[in-house]
Amino acid sequence: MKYSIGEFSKLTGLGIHTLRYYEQEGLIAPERNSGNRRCYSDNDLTWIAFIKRLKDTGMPIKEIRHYAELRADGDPTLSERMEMLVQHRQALNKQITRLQEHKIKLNEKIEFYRNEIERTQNNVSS
Amino acid sequence: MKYSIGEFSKLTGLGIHTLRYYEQEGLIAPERNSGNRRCYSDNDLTWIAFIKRLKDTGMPIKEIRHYAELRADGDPTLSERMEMLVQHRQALNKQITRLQEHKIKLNEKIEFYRNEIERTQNNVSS
DNA sequence: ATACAATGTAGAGTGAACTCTATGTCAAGA
DNA sequence: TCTTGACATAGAGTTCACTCTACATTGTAT
Repeated sequence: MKYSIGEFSKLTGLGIHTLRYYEQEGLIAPERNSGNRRCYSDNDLTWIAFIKRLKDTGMPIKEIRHYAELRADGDPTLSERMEMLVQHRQALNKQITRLQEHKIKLNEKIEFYRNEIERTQNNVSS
Repeated sequence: MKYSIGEFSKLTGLGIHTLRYYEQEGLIAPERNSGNRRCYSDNDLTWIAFIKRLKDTGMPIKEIRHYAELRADGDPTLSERMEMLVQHRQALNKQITRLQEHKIKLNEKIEFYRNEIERTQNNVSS
């Protein structure tokens, strides 16, 4: 299937301005039809899904562009791309670990608040 | 103990510009000494540590400011602050879940690459 | 007393990632 | 034919979170 930018925007949830911006930044290169209109494919759809994943895990646009450039060069860049993803996985693992530590501390803080609130309420009623 | 902004910057790892910026944004309000110099306390130190935690888990500065304002109002705002933290914990849990999903997908992708690389290498040598 | 390093304020500049505006083109329906 | 709506480009504007600059003042070492 082929999609206009409007359709593709709805499918991806990305806003047509953002899609054009991503194209300008070299993240995606949709084909054009006779009238120079962007013509997105199902392949573009899965690619955008992966871009969103990379973004959501904190990869900056410049780095995603680099990945996109390698991708456009096909098989010869397979191992370099894998290397990028392995590096990124490591960063992601660190990020998850850090958030889990934060979660523990936040739970402690909330427990502390629970006790404080009880204490102040006791003071009021005594 | 009391710290000058330079000392405090080293203790927190935050840069004196950033510390002044945080003050301007209402995140922290250090005392001033006779000569109008900022005079950070150990209390400020633990507070900055908590701010860093909130930031690192994605809370925007505006929201941290709100928390700081409540904090400055003392005990009457305890439950409201706890409510904020409970909300934030929920967001954090979602974030962790999301990242773990991303991690799984990334692992799959890396596995896919491993196979692709092996395939292309076989093609070359055959 | 003097030099100089640290600090103060006010405001400008930066980089990332959008988001919007102005203006023009083009295909399809009334 | 005319109008309307989706699309095109180029470039400006926005938001966030710093980060830096210019210039004045203060604390400290010699």
